Amino acid sequence: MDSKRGRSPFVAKLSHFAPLSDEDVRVLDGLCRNEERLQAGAEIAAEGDVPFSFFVLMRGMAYRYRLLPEGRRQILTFLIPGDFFDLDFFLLNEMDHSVRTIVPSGLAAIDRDIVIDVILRRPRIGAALWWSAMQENAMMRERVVTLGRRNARSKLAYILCEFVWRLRAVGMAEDDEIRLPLTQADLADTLGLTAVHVNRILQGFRRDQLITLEQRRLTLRNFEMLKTISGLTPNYLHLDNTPIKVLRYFDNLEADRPRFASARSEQF
Amino acid sequence: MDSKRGRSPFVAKLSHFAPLSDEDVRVLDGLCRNEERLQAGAEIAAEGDVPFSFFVLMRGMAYRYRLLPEGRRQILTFLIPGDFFDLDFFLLNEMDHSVRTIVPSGLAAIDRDIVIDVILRRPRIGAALWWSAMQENAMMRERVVTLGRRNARSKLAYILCEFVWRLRAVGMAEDDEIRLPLTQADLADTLGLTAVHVNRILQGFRRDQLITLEQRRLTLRNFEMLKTISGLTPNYLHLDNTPIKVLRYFDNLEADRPRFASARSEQF
DNA sequence: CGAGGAATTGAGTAGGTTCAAGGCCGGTGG
DNA sequence: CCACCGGCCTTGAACCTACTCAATTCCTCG
Repeated sequence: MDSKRGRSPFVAKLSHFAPLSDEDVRVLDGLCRNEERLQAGAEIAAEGDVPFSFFVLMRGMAYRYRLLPEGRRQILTFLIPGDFFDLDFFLLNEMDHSVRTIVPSGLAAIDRDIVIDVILRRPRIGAALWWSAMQENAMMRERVVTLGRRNARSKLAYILCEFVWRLRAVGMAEDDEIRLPLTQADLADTLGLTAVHVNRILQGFRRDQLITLEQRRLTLRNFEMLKTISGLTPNYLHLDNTPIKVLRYFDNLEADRPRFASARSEQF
Repeated sequence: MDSKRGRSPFVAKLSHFAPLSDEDVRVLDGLCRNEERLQAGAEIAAEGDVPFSFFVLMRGMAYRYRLLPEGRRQILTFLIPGDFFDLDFFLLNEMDHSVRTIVPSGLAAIDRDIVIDVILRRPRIGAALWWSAMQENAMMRERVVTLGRRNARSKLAYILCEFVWRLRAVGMAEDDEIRLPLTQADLADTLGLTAVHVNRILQGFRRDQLITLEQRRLTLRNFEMLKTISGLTPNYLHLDNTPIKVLRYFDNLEADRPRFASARSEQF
């Protein structure tokens, strides 16, 4: 298993948002049991598709992107192990972007009805999912700020730091070193730059002893300096400090809500 | 009242997402009864604040933004009548951005507990709020694409079209004409440009008979051409076609869930 | 009528792009 | 085991979009 303490990355991620009971963990692990393997570059969903399932990425890496006329591409977000997509989809008529794997990946598809059932019956899990979606919103806000008002150096410092933070959160970083299976063109399409310019900036980072990046392995040699260059608000990922009030809220939910005892509940 | 058919803009907006019963409408109107007036440029919330309430913008206009070192600013989104902010906030520890009015505005503050109560008791309203949050996510994705991969002309065409679409949806557009109380600097800080360059692009639009913009009134004289220039996917706002499955889902919720009969419910 | 913010215009500059060519590296097939 | 191939990285040079700085005019509002 890829993640720390032997837990699945999905559990690892959701645990950051709400304290899960052993039973919650059991349910989550049960949901992700049937893991589908995909090769690198496989299309998971395409713009225009009708979303049909809820997915959890268990292994590997994927990205959400939009293709523009003239062949331009904008990458929206990267999915790392433990990430799911997308709570949104299952209410939308039609995907407004596509999703594709970067490396060989494992994907757990969960039926929409089951997701709803779990959310209703296990408020802590629902809370964690909700919170996770909010964290994603916060990341999108940061992305907008970066694209709008930071230069190429800041953009790259930002994305590299973000990757390390995120992979740490699911136990997939060794200190300041991660596996980063992206091409410079991928980074460019994420940050609104060209591959050529990404290359030059990375050269600069290497010259300044800020990073090493070779064989798809990234090491931040000077995390502090990179953070400074990026201009990031340090806590933007909201990964820490679950507010007490949230827990109280969801405990209330558990208290108010009757236990369901339908036949369906037996599968958990 | 600002909006079509005499309904509050909040009701007008949520009606796009889920068919609301008369009782739902009554509840929503009740929530927004105490409307606080704010002058132009008033700070509603500041970065670092602990979010304390749920707000609905009833009149006027506001924007969410981040300030960067060296005095740069990135505007994240604009709030128009009917918009609320933020379902997210009430779970987060700390605001990661600020909110400020642009013109004199009316704001209805709703206690967090009441919001939760309403969501639990009136699933259609909960659904509409949820959906609305998803639409906002979709808008953020479009923003990222625009900032990352479109040039200044496309960016401006995009933001002008978006404003017209959004204001139409709450009945505040006359054909292709709207009130747009933004300075060129505001537009620049939204699109990752400078005010000077925004000015020049707008000059070009005027020369090409695409728009008129004076006295804070915008008219799109050639909507089709602007859409083409913007390169937007036409349906990205997801304002139409509530999928059947969504309604079914929330009807199930109503059926499963017991009616609450607490004292609190009397206030609706 | 005066003041301050906003819009406009010009000139020079810079950050990032475009185009093009060459080198590296890992994988594949003979 | 080697040669070839394709994708990716790297580098150079010219170019261009958008920025910066600065001055002027226009509006709006008190």
